[in-house]
Amino acid sequence: MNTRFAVATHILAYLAHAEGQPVSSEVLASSAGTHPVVVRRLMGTLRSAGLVRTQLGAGGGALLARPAAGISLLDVFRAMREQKPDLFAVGSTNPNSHCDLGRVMQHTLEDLLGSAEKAMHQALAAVSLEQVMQDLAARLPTDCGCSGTAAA
Amino acid sequence: MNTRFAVATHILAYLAHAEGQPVSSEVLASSAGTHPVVVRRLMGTLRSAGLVRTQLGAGGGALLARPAAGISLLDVFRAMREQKPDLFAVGSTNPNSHCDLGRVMQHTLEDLLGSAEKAMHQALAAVSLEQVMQDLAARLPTDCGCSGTAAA
DNA sequence: GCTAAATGTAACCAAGTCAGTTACCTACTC
DNA sequence: GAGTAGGTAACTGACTTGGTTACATTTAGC
Repeated sequence: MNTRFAVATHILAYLAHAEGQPVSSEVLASSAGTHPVVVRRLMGTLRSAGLVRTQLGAGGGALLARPAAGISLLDVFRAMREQKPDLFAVGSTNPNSHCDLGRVMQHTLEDLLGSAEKAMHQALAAVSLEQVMQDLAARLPTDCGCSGTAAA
Repeated sequence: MNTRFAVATHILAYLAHAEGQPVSSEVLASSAGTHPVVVRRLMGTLRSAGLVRTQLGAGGGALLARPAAGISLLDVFRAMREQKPDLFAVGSTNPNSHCDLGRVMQHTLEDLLGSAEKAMHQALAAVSLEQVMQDLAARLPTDCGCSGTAAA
C-alpha cells in the first residue's frame, strides 16, 4: 500500500496546486506515472473519504473537496486503509486455546501496538496537505515550467 | 506482515516464559496456531536479528539470545521488516519527470513520512518483551495450567 | 440534439507475497 | 547407531495489487 499512499498524496498535492480547476485522470496519471484507470480507482476511494469530488463529462475531473490546509496526511492514510484493520491486525493468531494464552496475547498485543500506531497517527495528523505543498515549493528549484495545471 | 509480527512476538513471549529451556518448533507452532516450518522460518529471521539462538539435535529448540528486558518490540518489528524499505516506500512513484515534480515529491514524502515512522518506532522501542509478559500475566485469570513450558 | 470528453466500473491478467505443507539433509543427544 | 530436533528447498493455493481493455454514463459545448 506504499505506492497507493504515495500516489494519493501526489494526486492531492497536484489538485491543491490546481486550485479550483478540475484535473483529468489522464493528466494526473501522467504526472504520477501510472494508468488513468488506476487514478480513477484511487479517486473513488478518496471521494468516499470525502477528500475530493469529481465532475463528470467533458471538462470534468477531480477537485479537492476542502482546502489543502484542512486535509492531513492522516486523512489520506486512513482513506487508503479504508475499513481495513489498522496496521497491526493481530486477529489472525489462531486462538488455539486449550488455554487462554492465544486470546490474551491477542488483546495484549492489540493494546501495546495500538499505542504505537496512535503515535504514528498523531505524527501524520500534524502534517497538512498545505505543508506538503510548501515543502514541495521550497524544493522545486525555481519554476521548472510545470508548476501550472499543465503537466508535471 | 501483521501475522508475522504477531506470531514472532507470541513466540518470543513464550521463550521468555520458558527461561533457559529450549522450546521446539512443534510446541511453539501449536501454541501460535501455525505450522512448525513456519515457526522455523520465522526463527531464522529472529536468529539473524540476534534475538534468539537455536540448538540443533535431540532436546534442542529455541532460546532467547538475551534477557527479555533487553528486547523491545522495535527489535521484533525491525527483524520482521528485515532489509525492506521502512513502512513507506515512496520510491515506486515513477519519476516520470519531464520536470522535477516526481522526484521532488518523492523526497518530500520521504521526509514527512519518515518522521511519522520515527514516532511509531519510538513507541515500539518503549515496550520491552518483559513488559509484554507482565501485561500477559496481569491478564491471565490465575494460573490456567499452561503457564509452564508445556502447552499454551 | 449530437458529438466529444470525461468519469465510473467491471473484468481480466501478470506479478508478487505469504502461509501451509511435504520432503530431505544435517546436527546433536543418549 | 538411533532417535530427535532444526535448516532449507520446493511447491501449492489464496490473496493483493497494478496495469490494461472495454464499455456504459454523464456532461459541456456547438
